[in-house]
Amino acid sequence: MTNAGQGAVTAAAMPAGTTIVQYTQGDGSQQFVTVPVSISPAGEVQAYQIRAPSSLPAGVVMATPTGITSPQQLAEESARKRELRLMKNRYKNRVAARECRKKKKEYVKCLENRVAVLEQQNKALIEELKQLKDLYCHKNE
DNA sequence: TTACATGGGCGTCAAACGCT
DNA sequence: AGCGTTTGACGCCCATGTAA
Repeated sequence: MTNAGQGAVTAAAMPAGTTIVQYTQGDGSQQFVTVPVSISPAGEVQAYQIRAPSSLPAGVVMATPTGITSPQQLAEESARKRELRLMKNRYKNRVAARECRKKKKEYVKCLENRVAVLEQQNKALIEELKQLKDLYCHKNE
């Protein structure tokens, strides 16, 4: 996660190679921009390019909550916030799912190792029991 | 070579759970 | 109650193996 010059930055990855970035300006106002994002083959977000509002490229949407007056604008704002929240949730969950699978794989590997160890121990105990039985039989002869 | 089956990995959603 | 985390279930995609 990079910093937009001033204030905290949060972002949610989007599938189409773009992301919406929310950042807080020095005066505390929230800003949103969609920016191109680089995603590694592993799906990790690697970098954001954040431009000054005056140099936003074509296709980049920027919105600010300040000055919202009409109910329609309010609705759009809340829809946008909801979408942003969903995207952030999806990103978190994607990472969590990867972690969960990794953990599960390690757990299974661990169980398999334990099975192998217990099988060896079992074999050794069976062998030991056999030897003790032999010893006992010969003693009684 | 091609069509199909199978297995593994991934993203997403939803439910359950724990924490504050 | 609301929020974040974890994980099972589902569908999709891709790689590999196999029979025709």
